[in-house]
Amino acid sequence: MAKLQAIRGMNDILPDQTPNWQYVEKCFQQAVHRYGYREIRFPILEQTQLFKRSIGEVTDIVEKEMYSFDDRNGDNLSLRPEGTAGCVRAADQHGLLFNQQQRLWYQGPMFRHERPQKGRYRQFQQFGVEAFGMAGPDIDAEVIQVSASLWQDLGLEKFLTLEINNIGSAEDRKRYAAALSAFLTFHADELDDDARNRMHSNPMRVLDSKNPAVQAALKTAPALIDYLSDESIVHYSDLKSLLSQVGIEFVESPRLVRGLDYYNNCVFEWTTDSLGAQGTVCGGGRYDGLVEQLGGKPTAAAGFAMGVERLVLMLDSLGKIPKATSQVIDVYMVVVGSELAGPAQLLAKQLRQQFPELGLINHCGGGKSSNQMKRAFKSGARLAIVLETESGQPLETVIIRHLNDSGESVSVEIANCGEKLAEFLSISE
RNA sequence: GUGACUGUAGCUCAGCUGGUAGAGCCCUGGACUGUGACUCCGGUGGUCGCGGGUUCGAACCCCGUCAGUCACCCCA
Repeated sequence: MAKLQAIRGMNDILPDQTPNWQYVEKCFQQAVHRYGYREIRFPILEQTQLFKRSIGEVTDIVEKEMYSFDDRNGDNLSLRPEGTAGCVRAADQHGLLFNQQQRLWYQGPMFRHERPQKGRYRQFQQFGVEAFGMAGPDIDAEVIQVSASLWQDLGLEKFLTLEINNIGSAEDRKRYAAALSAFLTFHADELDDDARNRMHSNPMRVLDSKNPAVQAALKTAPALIDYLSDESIVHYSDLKSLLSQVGIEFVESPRLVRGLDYYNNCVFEWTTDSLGAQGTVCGGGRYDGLVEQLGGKPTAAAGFAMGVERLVLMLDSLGKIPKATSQVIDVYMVVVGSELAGPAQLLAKQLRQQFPELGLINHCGGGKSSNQMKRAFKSGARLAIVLETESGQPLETVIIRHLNDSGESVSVEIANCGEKLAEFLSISE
């Protein structure tokens, strides 16, 4: 029978890697905490309809990347491909949005059926923040600052570029899309298949094309900026001013168009060139229409999401993960002779109760003392406690040995073991 | 979904134009040792991703399939 293996694009994260993840998670939680954001948790499964109505029917995510299926009741469900839709649904369902301001964050796995490659997986982890009930550019600036402050903590600020753009209101874009669509239709013979397919369904996505021929054809295309409302323009320039005042550098990318339909006005991405083709580490913007679109009251909103795999990858390749992040064990207990198993476990239990923070491995499986010592060194523990007696004699003393170059060791009575341990490790009860 | 490259012991890889598999590391037993590291001796471990085909014979050739990597695409 063939060996079972993980589903394509869904990775196992092994003990060697988890400390890196814990480090990033800790930094993120500190960053959002500094800005007063509170955690929200919501399901991985939702009605498929939720994602269709929020992300958009004609987006790639909904059209060909969702894990959707009928459950036993015949309801059509989907694994969440992103977090914002579920967050809005949960917050609105429980009355967190009406006439209120909310600063929320979440973290968890998302699912998209794409071809895996570096920095892109079918199950991937996102951190996100969502701010509700604040319509001004100040909250846009704050949300961007949350991310910027995390880059600073992680030491990534020099490797990331902030790109921003103003994609206008839904009405602005509707008028623009009509004009662009007309232009593209007129120049259809200069476009590739991909662009031709989109010129009616989602013409703005054509602007993103990396095909030089398509980009050449777009040279004389109508520009979104000429279709923006005054309100939108003022909001955007106020945001730029705020960013400048807090010292956040940015570049304006007129071609930055997000792939999810719910965005409006200011959108942004943090990108890097140290990750290969998947250069976007974090993306977000305003989505003032989404709450209403999902059946709630009109609610201003802004947020972002970042890909944890990409962050870990980046930190790893840049050597930015502190060595001390992996949690090391403090003590390894060497037990010579099976008759000492009982006394060893009792002593270990007492020490763990006495020092709740202590990490102690009790050797299991027997074996010669020299082999057990080998394991003690390999475990990374700072101290070894050696339990050994003349055969038949009761255990009265143990040896505590430093597992460093000094190799210094002392013999202590069992009753004093904890005291000596605390002294050597400089810990308290 | 498209394309290119890759798939041999737990890990990193060798294996000449086809003749039924090797190294280093790891692990493990022993010797030595000031209860680990160095050195020496021994050992476990692979139906060569999987399935077909060509051949007297395939890890090596052909087809298919699965998986990995990278790019397109897409986005976090």
